[in-house]
Amino acid sequence: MDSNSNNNTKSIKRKVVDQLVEGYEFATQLQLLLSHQHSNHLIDQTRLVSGSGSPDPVDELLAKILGSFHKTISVLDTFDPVAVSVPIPVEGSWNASCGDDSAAPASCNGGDSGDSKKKRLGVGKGKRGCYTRKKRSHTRVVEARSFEDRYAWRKYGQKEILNTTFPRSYFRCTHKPTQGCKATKLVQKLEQDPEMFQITYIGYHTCTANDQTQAKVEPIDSEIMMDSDKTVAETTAQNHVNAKIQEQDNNISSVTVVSTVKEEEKNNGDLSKEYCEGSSTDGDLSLVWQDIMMFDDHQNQYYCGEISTTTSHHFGFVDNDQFSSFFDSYCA
DNA sequence: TGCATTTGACCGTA
DNA sequence: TACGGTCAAATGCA
Repeated sequence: MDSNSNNNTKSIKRKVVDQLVEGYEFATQLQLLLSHQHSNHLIDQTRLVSGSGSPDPVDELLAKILGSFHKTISVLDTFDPVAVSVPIPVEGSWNASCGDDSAAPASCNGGDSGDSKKKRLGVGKGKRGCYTRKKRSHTRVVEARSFEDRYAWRKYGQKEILNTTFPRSYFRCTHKPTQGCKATKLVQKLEQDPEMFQITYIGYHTCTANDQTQAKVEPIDSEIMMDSDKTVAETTAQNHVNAKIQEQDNNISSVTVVSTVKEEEKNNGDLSKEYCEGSSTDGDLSLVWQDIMMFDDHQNQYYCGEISTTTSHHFGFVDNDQFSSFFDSYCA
């Protein structure tokens, strides 16, 4: 009985954390987007009023939102570190450790990393290909005159594709071995215009990229986390925003966002199963999330209450203990 | 010598 | 079963 309840509690906490992290990510993206727009609109004013140093109220607000998410996640971590098995994202990056490509090939080779020099044949079976193919999640397709961008990519394959003139090249983030960054991209010349490349970005950068400082503010890589709660239109619209931003960076002539909601729904379905060992449903999660908003570190209190999808909020306050009880009450 | 690229084999998915 | 994605040994290059 108690163990079931505990499992259920952990399951819900975990889901809440996921939602918090996601919210954090969305807020980050909003910040990036706004800063991008503001930099265009305000650049002249900034030049004129250089040295004024007054913070942008939008940035200020976003900073508060992000801070709240971060604190909330951190506090939850102290409640149940197991539940917060996902890393708290750095600004502009979020590692989708939730599910789809968690089966890292590195672990497959973990045992033989010492004697990596093996003959190709004979040893191959059971070793090579010991990986889980990534789902085509978080993909966006762009066309550009150059497939280079601000990131460091390492080519790991090239393949002739059926009914295409040019081979497809496969790139992964250079930081994959060191930081486990899972961003990859596929590059293929366009049939109709060989000077153009069709670039398919898969996933997003999770590398902190100390040596590529722009990574943290790269909008395209703070990729939208699509989930089953989102409509295709929402997801597509968000991807358009990101893709458009990259368009400016990369001389991209056109943007085609490929929606992979189907894949995501499948993934999330699995994830939901994995996370939801108890009887909680997505509806429960939604309810929990709607009731947990932010943590005020000045008052050491959570802002709790209802939030609608419109703009009306009804907040109450609880302290840490109440918050913990609040969780438990959902699992009773 | 170390890192990046090439290339054929292997495996998962449709 | 075909195709596409990934692995990893071989090779190239600075």
